[in-house]
Amino acid sequence: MLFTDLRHRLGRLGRQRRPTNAPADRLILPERRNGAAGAAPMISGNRAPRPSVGRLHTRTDSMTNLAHPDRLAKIEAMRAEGVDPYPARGVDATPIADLLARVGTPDEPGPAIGTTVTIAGRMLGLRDFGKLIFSPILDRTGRLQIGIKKDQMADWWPRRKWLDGGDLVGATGELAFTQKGEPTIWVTELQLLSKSVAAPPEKWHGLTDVEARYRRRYVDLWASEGVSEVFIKRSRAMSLTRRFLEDQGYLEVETPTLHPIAGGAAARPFITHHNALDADLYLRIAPELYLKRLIVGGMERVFEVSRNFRNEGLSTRHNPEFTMLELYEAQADYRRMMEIVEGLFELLATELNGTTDITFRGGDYSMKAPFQKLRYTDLFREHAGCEFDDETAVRAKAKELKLNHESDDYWKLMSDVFDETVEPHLSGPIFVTHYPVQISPLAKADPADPRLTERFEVFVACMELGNAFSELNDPAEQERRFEEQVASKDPESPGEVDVDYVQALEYGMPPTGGLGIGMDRLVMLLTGQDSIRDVLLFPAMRKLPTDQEETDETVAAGAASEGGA
RNA sequence: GGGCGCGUAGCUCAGUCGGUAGAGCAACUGGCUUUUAACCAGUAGGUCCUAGGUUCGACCCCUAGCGCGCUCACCA
Repeated sequence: MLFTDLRHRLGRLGRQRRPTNAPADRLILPERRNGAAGAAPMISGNRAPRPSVGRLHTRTDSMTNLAHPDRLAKIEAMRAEGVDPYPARGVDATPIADLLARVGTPDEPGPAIGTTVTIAGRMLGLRDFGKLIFSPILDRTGRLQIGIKKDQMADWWPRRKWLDGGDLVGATGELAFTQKGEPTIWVTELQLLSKSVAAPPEKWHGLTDVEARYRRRYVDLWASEGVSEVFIKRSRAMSLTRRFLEDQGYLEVETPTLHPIAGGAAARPFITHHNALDADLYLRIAPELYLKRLIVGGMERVFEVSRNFRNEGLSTRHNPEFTMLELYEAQADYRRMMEIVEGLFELLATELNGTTDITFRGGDYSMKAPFQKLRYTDLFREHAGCEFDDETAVRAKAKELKLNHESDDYWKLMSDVFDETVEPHLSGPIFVTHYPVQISPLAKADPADPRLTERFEVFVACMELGNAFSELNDPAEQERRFEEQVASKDPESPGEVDVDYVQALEYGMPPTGGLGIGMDRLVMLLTGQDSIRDVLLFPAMRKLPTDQEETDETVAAGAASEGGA
């Protein structure tokens, strides 16, 4: 019975091939690998089953098979001499960038040269000259070399073999230039802050295996060039965005992530269950309907940086969870939202890159306002070759484009034709305005043409970055459109009318402009990253099966095939 | 989900006609006091993704599966 329920649930969740999310009351075997890899080599010829090695592609790495035996042995040696490889306290260190800003050049030394300083960070490698060791140290701000000389560190010298590339250290000494002009701290005191027992990636190539980079971002961040810079820029973009809006009187708010009705966008939701309420809940696909309730509540200018969840495919532009900025402003309309987009894009490009010119996927784009504006209907006519509401012609075009006709919903088909014919031309930045009302259920109709809405989407590099409109605030009209959606039986439509939202509108929502921006994609543009995964610290990845799960699945697969279907 | 590609030492990669594996870096040992992918000499390290099959013999050929990337579909 339970199994049937589970299958039912999974079916609704979409294309899941196996119940990886099944309640896992299976055993976890923590001691399984202990002592395996670090132990003496296997007796040759021994046919006993061997524990699996730490192979990223098929196994979850446990500590003991990632840890290097030599490094573990060093830890034992240290402890035997009373040295703690994982001391409780760090050191009071100066950010490396601060020092580098004050070193000057060998010909004109800066004020930091000749002073005694302390840095802390990761030793990226060791260059051992016998009686002299160089090692670059990396902290969050930059990289600076330390030099350790035998005659200067005589007492410590016998312990130098305890150090390995990847170790975290604190180093104190005088800052000076070497003969080759490299700023260097000549160490007088070196403290191990944490022993790295896992061997770091190859020093020249770094981590290039894309899967490994995503799964072990904590390595990628210091082992791969430019990675941490991307995420620093991302953080600054979020911070600048908040300040940009707050300076205009906006209030940042937080609305629910667990929704009783998945509304505010057309997307397949994730479903979860609240035990005490005994109710299914949806992970939010958009914060829109809650934010507009706050406009009804009189907050007038609100924004939320919201994590949204959509149970759909993954690609270089799609991750199951993504970050969207949504904002709503009373007394504003879609034109005001254009100003915000232009102002924000220009600000971020300038602040992060020092220029409004950006290069992305081999193309050059200017974030200088104002952006181009073209009407949806005109673009449709130009690229699809017919009027958007000429059903016969549009259906013929769809057939010509070999678009699937699974849905008999004309407006969905028309939208597909637009995507197919127009989007490839939207190098942008460009505002596409006045979308048809049938594909804009939350937007206010254009007073000049009720077939259209006061809505735009903003595109750069043929990629949709934002969506905005003058918000529909007529409760009767909103209810009618909701009912249309529900009646459509589209799997991406909400299953029921959000009555509470309609009631909110019944109290009266002022004329309001609303805007949503896909922040991950915006950061892609601003940092020149081709894939959304490169701007997400931890992009969605398939769970690596443990040995136990693999066994379970084999058994389950066998049972399933025996049971027939 | 479809198509294409990939999976070999900790990392980056070679691998001849099918004859049970190599290099560089990392590690270890020795040498070296201004290097910066340090260098020189030596040592050790492999379920060649998994499971079947063909074969006297499979990293190599076949089948199925797993994982990842790209791409298409869906979407933002």
